[in-house]
Amino acid sequence: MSLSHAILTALLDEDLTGYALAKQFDVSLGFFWQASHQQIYRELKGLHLAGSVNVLEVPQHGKPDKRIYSLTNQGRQMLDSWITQPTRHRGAKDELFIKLFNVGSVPVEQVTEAVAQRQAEHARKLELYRKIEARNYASPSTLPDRKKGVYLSLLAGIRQEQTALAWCDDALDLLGTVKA
Amino acid sequence: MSLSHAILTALLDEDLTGYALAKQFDVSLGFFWQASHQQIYRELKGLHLAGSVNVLEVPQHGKPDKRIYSLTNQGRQMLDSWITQPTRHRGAKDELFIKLFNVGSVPVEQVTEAVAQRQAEHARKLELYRKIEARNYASPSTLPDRKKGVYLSLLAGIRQEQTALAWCDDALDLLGTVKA
DNA sequence: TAATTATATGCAACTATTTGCATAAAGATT
DNA sequence: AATCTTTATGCAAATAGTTGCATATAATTA
Repeated sequence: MSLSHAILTALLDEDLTGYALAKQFDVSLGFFWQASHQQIYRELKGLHLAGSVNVLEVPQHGKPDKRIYSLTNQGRQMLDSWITQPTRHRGAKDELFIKLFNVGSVPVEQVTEAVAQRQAEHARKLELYRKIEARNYASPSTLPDRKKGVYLSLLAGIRQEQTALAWCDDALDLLGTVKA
Repeated sequence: MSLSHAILTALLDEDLTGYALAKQFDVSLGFFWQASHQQIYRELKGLHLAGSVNVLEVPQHGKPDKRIYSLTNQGRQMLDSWITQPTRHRGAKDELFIKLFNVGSVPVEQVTEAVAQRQAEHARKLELYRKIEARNYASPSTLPDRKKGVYLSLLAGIRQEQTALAWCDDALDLLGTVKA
């Protein structure tokens, strides 16, 4: 959909290699937009061809040469005009809900098990987000403008996980009343 | 990922045409798993070839013949074994968060506008879910087992929208403190 | 009466995403 | 000494999803 804009956004604050970008996507940005390194390398090639990013090749011994990407003015303009476009989003595709629609037709323990596993995932994620919050956003009222959006994203993540966790509790309760 | 299982699940309670399936996906199931009619027709063809569904052709005058699909035993077994497999889910891809990461580098009004629009969407969805809740799930404690999973999905939807709405309020507040 | 919506199916082309593989060395751990 | 993780890049194939088009009639709404 718009991996290119996600990449350009990540390059706003620092120049990065494809590898480093992939790591960024595994944390922060990637909480809301995941991408594999294969996708990122492919996209970077396209962005370079289109003149939205510059490359600085840094020779290395043994490993492949490092390719450090940076935003060009054109890339910056691309973000500026994209920001005014309608905001697209694809709802999550989540097999858990399809499984829930099967309750009453399949053994309920299997669905219960799936919800319990999801609950553990949410708990793990919430803990991670909380750690990031404590480390970087202890006093949100004094945040510089440049950080406010990132903080709001984190806040959205935290609340989503809290809501999901509470729902898992209630779901497990109700699933407990289903006859096997 | 698993459109096939979503389709088989929709066929658990009633036999449906591709067209009717597409409509189901626009409501209920589709709140958590959206699919276009083109995708559904393509998938149904595959499921039929694989023997997971039967087709009953009903000739019509003028319109193309109706093709009513129903689950086969094999299709049922497919669901039974799928339910024990790990639950996969792809996180939402949402440009709104990428836009938030741009705050401080692009005009903030554009991001504020995007959040406000999202807020309206969430409000609309919540209202819709609430209507369905009032119509079909007024007393969740007396629900038959077969409906409990569907109800839990709806409950998840309602809470997600509530959380998102509240977050939009706070986001608009904080974005209001950003210098243009 | 004209236009729109609902019914009903589907192909073709394109874009996006995932999965599996491949290379190659440095550094850390067991 | 052997194994595992990290760094660093990328191709190829398969699967999934979107967009544009095409057909054809009945019923509803303006």
